[in-house]
Amino acid sequence: MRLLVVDGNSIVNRAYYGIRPLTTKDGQFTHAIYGFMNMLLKIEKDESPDAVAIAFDLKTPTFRHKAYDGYKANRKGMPPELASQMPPLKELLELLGYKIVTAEGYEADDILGTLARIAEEGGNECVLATGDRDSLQLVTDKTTVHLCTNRQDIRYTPERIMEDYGVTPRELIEIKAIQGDSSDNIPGVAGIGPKGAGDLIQKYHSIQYIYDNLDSLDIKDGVRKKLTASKDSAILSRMLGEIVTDAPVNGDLDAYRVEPKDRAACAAYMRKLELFSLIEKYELGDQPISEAKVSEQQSLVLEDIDGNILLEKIKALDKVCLGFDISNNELKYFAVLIDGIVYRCSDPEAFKAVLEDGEVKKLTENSKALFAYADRRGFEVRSLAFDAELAAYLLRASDKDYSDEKLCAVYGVELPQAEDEQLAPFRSLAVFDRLCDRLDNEIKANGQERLLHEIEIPLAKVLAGMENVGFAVDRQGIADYGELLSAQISSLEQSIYEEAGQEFNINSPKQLGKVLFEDMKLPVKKKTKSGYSTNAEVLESLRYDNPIVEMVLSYRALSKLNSTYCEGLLKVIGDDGRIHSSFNQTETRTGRISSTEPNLQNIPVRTELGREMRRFFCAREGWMLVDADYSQIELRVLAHIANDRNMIDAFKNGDDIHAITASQVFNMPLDMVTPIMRSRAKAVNFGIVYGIGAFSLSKDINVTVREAKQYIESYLRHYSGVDAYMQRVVEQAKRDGYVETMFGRRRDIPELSSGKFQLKAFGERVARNMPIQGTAADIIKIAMVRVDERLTRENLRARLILQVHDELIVEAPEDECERVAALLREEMENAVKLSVPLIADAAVGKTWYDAKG
DNA sequence: TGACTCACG
DNA sequence: ACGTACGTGAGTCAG
Repeated sequence: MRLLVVDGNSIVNRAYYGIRPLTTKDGQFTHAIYGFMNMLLKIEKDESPDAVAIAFDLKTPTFRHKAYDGYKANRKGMPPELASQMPPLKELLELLGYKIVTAEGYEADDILGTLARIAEEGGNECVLATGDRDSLQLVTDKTTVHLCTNRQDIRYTPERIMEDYGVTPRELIEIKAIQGDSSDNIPGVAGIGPKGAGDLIQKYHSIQYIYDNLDSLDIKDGVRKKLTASKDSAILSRMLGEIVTDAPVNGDLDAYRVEPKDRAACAAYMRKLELFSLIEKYELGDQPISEAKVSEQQSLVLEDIDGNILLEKIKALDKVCLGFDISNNELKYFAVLIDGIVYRCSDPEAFKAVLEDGEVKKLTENSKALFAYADRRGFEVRSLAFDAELAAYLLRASDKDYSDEKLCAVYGVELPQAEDEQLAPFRSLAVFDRLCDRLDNEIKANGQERLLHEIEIPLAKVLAGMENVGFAVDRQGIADYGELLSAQISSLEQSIYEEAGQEFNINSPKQLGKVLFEDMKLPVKKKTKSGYSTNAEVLESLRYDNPIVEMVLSYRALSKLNSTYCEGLLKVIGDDGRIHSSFNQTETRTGRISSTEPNLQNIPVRTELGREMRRFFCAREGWMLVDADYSQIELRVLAHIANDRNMIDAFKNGDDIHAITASQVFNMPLDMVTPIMRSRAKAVNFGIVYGIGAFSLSKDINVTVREAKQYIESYLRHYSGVDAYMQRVVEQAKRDGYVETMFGRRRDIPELSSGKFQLKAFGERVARNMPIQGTAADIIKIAMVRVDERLTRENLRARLILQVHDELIVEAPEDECERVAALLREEMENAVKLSVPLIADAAVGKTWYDAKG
């Protein structure tokens, strides 16, 4: 038989530190559990064991602590965020039928050693799964170690150990006795490290032999001296480093066979931990939500119904839960929940009547699709009172999946059983009223009602309109520009091959790296996980080393333009000659909207060559584009929420904030500020918004870290309100676990309670940035809703067609342009009252290129 | 699928 | 002692 013994403590540590924090909606951390289960599944798949034992430490001190007081003295205790995951992890493992093994006074690796010995003595095979190389000493012909590392797992046999270390498994103990291990407080021999220890043991095999023959060994005097000085320590270390194999554990290996699990209980527990993907991986997706309530669970009732009869029923109500299936702009059906019965109807007229009826509130999800459907048919959706997806997004902006099934699971709403597959799409509608209730309660508890009802739901309608209208483009112009680029790309390609003396795929960073840094021997500036970095920053610095570098840079720039923009955009032009991007309202963690298929929020502008693309985005015949953007909205928001006197005055006094900042930071009159000083001040302004570090700032503006640090300090001295705010917001985030915008938009930051330094630092930057970026996002959303309302109310034909974070684009008939430009500025500037003025600039042009500034 | 690169605010 | 600014989406390569 083949026994797998898992070092539970070691694996759970890897899981905890290896993946980013995850929490349930109640704040229980679960990432270590999640990571552990995934690793366990993979190990079982790779090793196909007949039985599995999972070993954990017991807290009581081991005999080794008694033998040597310092042992593990500096090993930190488990962080609370990990400790809190241990009991649920063990419970889950037991539910799944695994045997957990512990022994009073012994650690997990002692249990590994013991079970491996017992297995072998009975003529069995044993696999030890761990993330800790200490256990490699246990490898024999019958015992292998499955080592889990950050990259790939490695299976250690005696041969593999010989390959990697040049010694036998047992000799690893000898090496460790010399080199020591600070994390285990094994002192070793002072002054001899892994290399020296390895050499000695390869030659002499044991420290016993070394000390017995110390005078006659062929080694340097220095080494001999160190060995002599640390003799006691080495012998003690030899003892400490050997894993014991006599822990008191059950030696009947059959007892470790995995027992049949209670599938319903497992599924329920995974749901409680919100580890939904585990349910799929353990194939428990068929289990009902709650075992206890299966019997009392009402089964789903679905009835097809005539449109007019349904309308009669609905008229008597003040609200309904509304489900629908619209594809290819056709209504397949709509369905409403009335008194626990789901009524399905495919009459588009009835659908229209329900949507238009202002007396009946509609609770739904994906309201954008409803608005889009109605917009295309020229009628209004009235009284759309609740959108579950938008509500869920406001509650947990970092989630990825807001499907109703998922929401029911997260918010504890039981789905009814569906007897056959046809009923499945209606399961969630049958309980949709309860789901909306729970979501609504949380929205209220968070104070997010206005955010939902006055910003997000109205915005869904605006976005639907923008998607429907689309952005006209000059198809021929793009195609011609693509041809032009292609020709230049081919010519560059030839020159690059010539310069390199070989043909290769310039688009492959791997091949390019080999050519530049191995074949052509250019200096390596930076490495990535998988090889040499060849990014623009690196190439920029090599520009004058070899002419090929410049060519590669041009090649990259042209290929990007051609493949992403020319070829990419040509693929998505609609039959009407316009591009209909999708605007996603529940994607970003900060509250911004995102744009896909295509992304119209990253059309080039920074280089002249790229900016040319914008000439192909144009207004239809007889119409113009009106483009308005906010000036420095994020800094203005910062000035307001930090309530920084100096920054507020700066915005009140002038319009060049970067120059003003420069004069403050460098302490000189405004008219003495040089362009260099201004641009450095600008970089600091940006950096502050992002949560700044001196290192990155120094790289950005090409000064020493020291200077960058001085700039930041000087900045924070002058803008002391900003300084205080930044400290306050991080403290508050650590206390509450989230940050929020002026309008109550939230972002949870579980990273702040991570034990990992980098993650925590990241969490702090997020805490500083999100309220700023998010408030700016709230403001432009408010402006969009108001602009759209005014265009309608004033009977203008002009329509919003695009938003790019701080910029709005409206397509307007020529004779409406001036009015629209004024309207845009007015609504953008007055969307919200801050302690500094909000400024928006508008311009008109036939194309995006012409209309932008 | 993940890594890398690069386009935008 | 460690890596190095916030938020996105798309094309390409390679396993």
